[in-house]
Amino acid sequence: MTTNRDRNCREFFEIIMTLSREIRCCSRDDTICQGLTFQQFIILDAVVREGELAFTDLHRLLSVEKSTTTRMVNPLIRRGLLRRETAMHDSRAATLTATPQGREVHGEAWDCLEGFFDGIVQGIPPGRRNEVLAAIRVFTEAMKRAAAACRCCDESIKESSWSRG
Amino acid sequence: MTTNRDRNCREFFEIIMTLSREIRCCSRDDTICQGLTFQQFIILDAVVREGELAFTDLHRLLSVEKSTTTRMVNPLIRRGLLRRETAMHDSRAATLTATPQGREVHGEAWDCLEGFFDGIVQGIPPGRRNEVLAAIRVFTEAMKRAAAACRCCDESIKESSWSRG
DNA sequence: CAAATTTAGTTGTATCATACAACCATGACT
DNA sequence: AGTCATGGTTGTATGATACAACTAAATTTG
Repeated sequence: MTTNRDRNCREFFEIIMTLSREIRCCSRDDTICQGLTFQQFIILDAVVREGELAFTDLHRLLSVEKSTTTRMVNPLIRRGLLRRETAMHDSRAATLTATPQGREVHGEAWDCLEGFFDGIVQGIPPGRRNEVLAAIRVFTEAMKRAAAACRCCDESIKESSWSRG
Repeated sequence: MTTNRDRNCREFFEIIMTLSREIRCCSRDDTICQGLTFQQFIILDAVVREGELAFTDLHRLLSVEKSTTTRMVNPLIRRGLLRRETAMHDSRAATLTATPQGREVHGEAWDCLEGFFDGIVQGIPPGRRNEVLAAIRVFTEAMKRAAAACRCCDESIKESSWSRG
């Protein structure tokens, strides 16, 4: 007998499975547009939008370790798209601003990304687009909140069913 | 002036950004339940459900290279959860079946995963759960179809805007 | 049917993402 | 001033994954 809960779980399982598969292309070193990886675009976009962005904010935005942030930002600086400056109130901290070239590349990458997103939008029946968009927003929020619970039963495993048998 | 299209794009961009961030925990080597990684659970689950699964089917299911499949399956065989046999009609090909222990671990991992999925479900207002589920199904399908287009403008980049100026 | 080609899977090796630890400055607290 | 905390960098280890080279078996073709 499959309960309602079972069915729901399987649905979510399959959704997450699909998403994690399809989204892989966005977390990889493949360049998406303008020679930028998806992650690099995220950084460039955040800086361009904010005007000036504290380095620390990137840790949170990307949820990665600070050393990883350093290494993700470096290529953008080397390519002359971002400039790093010392924060005025704390000489340890760094802030990032976009160079004119950075803003230009950002704009072009954005145009090109629209093609990609359009590809997704086209796959959604026109009448349902707003509904779908709204629903996904709810879902990603739920996902975000639940992500902390991702380890789920790691801890209990050692003393319980793991070693028995 | 931001057009409707712009706004839609930004929404999708942020959704994908969030998803790729939050879903990272499912593509990593962290064990989720019963000492299984998410990917390992996907494999075990597929085999348990199918009864017997051709090795080749895994390439498609996981969309990874065959060498990667080999390496993903190995730990499960070593742990005695899966058994590999030679396919009867083609002695090159392999098929996988679950051992009794594999089925047991699968069941326990599933129970435990339900906790994880419940965490997500809890974050969705009760009245909207079906709607959200349906919408995401539409979205993941669209995503799946668009994923082929993921490279978006890689090719054109070399001759066009990339090198100009 | 023998030779050439294709296919299934494994193993070697390279690359990239990422974490963690050790470290260096600087700032903050007492 | 002395201790501790914080922001960032660099070194290094691990894991995911691809690609290429290989083996063995199957399929096609002359």
